[in-house]
Amino acid sequence: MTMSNTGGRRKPPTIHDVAREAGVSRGTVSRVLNGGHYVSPTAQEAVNAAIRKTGYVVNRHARSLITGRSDSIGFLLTEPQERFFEDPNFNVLLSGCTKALAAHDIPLLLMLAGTRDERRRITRYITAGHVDGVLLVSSHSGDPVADELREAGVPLVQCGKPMGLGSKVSYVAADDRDGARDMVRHLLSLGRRRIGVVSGPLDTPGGVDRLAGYKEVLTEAGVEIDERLIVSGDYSRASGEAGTERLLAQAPDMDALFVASDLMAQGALTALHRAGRRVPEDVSVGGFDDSSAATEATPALTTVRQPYDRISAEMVRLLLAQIGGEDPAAVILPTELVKREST
Amino acid sequence: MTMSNTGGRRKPPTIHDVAREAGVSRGTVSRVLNGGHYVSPTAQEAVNAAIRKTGYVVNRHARSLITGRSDSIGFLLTEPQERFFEDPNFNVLLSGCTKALAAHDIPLLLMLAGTRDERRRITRYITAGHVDGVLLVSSHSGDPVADELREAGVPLVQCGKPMGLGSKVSYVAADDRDGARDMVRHLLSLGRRRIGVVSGPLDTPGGVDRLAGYKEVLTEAGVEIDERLIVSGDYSRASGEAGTERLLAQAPDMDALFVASDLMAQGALTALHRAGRRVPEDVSVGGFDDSSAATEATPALTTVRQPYDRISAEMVRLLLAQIGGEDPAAVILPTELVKREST
DNA sequence: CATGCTTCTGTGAGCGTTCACAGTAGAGAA
DNA sequence: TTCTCTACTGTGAACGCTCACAGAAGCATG
Repeated sequence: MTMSNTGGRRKPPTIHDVAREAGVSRGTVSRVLNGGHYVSPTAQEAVNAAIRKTGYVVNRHARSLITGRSDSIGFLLTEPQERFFEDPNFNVLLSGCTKALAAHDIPLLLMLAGTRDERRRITRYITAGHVDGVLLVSSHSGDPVADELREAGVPLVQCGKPMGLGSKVSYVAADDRDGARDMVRHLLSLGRRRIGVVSGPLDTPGGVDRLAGYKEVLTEAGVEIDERLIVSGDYSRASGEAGTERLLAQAPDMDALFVASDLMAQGALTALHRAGRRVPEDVSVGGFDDSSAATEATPALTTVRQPYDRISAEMVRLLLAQIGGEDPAAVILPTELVKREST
Repeated sequence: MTMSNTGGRRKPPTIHDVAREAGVSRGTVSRVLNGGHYVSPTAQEAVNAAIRKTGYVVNRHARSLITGRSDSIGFLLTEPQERFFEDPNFNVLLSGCTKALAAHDIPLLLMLAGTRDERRRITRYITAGHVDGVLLVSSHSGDPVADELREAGVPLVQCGKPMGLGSKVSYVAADDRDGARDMVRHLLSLGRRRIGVVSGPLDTPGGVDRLAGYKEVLTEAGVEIDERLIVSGDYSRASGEAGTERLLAQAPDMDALFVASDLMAQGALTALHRAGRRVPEDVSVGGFDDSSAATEATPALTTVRQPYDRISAEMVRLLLAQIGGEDPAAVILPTELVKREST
């Protein structure tokens, strides 16, 4: 990347130009820019007018050089990228975080670290201080990138409960266990008793908690827990399809199915359809997430809504707080049962 | 955002530290960093060793301050965000651009400009020089943001052919017309003659070109063009469903259907299924894009693949060239017919 | 009148780079 | 020898901002 571009942008006004225009000093303009304390109303007014007139916008590089912060944050995905492509939730999360940050005038840098090399490069980039903090999406058990960043003292907020239960980890998650409980109670209320489950990966807290909620409600209701009704997948559509086939083979009398993600539920629907089971007449199906996959499925999926808009907002709030010096914190948000055609 | 964070990152080494370590001057280190011309092999070696030893990473803010460029680029989406959520192609494009830029060590800033306010804020941000260039995704007819940026002399590359055919516009697009031709020829080769089409929006070049390809092939083949077999949608799933219903009402003898996007084709499948038409036995269905929607559909969609990986790579190449002072250019990439179960 | 306090303002220094320039050393040509 | 040319290296200035500090002005208190 060499300089010069055909369009010929002319150089923008500096804080000096604004100061001259307003008849004050650089320092005063800077104070107005950063909160405006200890500035007389007169000066305040003059500076604002000058800013409008000159079209001044602060040079963030110059600011960052002296403050030592970049006023930008990274959105880091350490999953293999296929998941990113497939799962509609990422979009919602990503866009939610982008907008929440935009409200603070903080740009979001997208960082995809699927391969080993990319991970190294990005870790280096982050620890070099090129971003002030990181929003991390990773359902991995023990994510080495996360550990490395934490060790380097980089403010970090994770989406979803992380595995290693270190208390110094900030994260935001939906109440997986409670959501699962709601869903299974709902299935029970429909008179179903042979309820199968395709859980998430059991090396992630999310996967574990949803399965725990399932077992808990069945036990409470006095329904026997049958291991033949339990399989686990990896949240992908394909694994939902395969898992459901296994369940149908192991427990042909299954009359309901709780699938731990909408994407897997889509796969489940395909498998049930192929096996000639009608949904919801023969088998009631419940998903998890309330992603766009839920409404696109036929029949539309009853599911557990994760409040992604609130999750992204909380992630940003927590991260900014942490950058501001506060201690890491965890936030668990309530889920909501959304009833549609599949139950 | 105030300073200080609990973790306490210690301040990173500067170019000065490296220079001292290597026993050379700042200037020499800088030269090594930027290409290494006019540096003796001895010094080169010493500097590289010092960089490794100190773990030095260049401070991009200081560099940007003096060079005037930010070494970062913006990925701008001016569509309403629902499209972003729904369309799997965006993910592929976004991730492709991110990786192509990563190869040049250039971070990507995600910018979502759905609302009027966001558009203003982002335009301001960009024209202030906080990014060196913009990758724009917008199928809008005449995008006001694009015009404004171009006027301000901001290097810009658009995805998809823009409407106003100004020659100073850089863009990368798939060969829509040719892709459509391939698909319709394929349908004809199956013996189908009553071929319906759900086109894209006709105020976009992409929509127009795909329809043109359709008409062209039919005319060549001596098949009469029946206006009752032509409707248009907006690339959304819902519009595909509605359009297909209209076609079925207007032309019940339709035996094939060319849908201008996979997402709309999913909707078409739903409508056909509801009408009791079997796919592909009664009606052959062809889509466009080869997005993940194509393989997820049942039956899997025959479609026209847009080479999204190459598109994103070309967009980045063109943008960097433009930043380097070259003139805007257009690139049209070939499509490929992918045959699956729906035809 | 001096003193202190509060509110406000201007000034110089410096953040970590790159860039232009000056300068050195060595090789080859006149 | 002396000059020129090439290959390389060091140095000061500047980029645009924030921060610490010094100082001014106004007002109350001793």
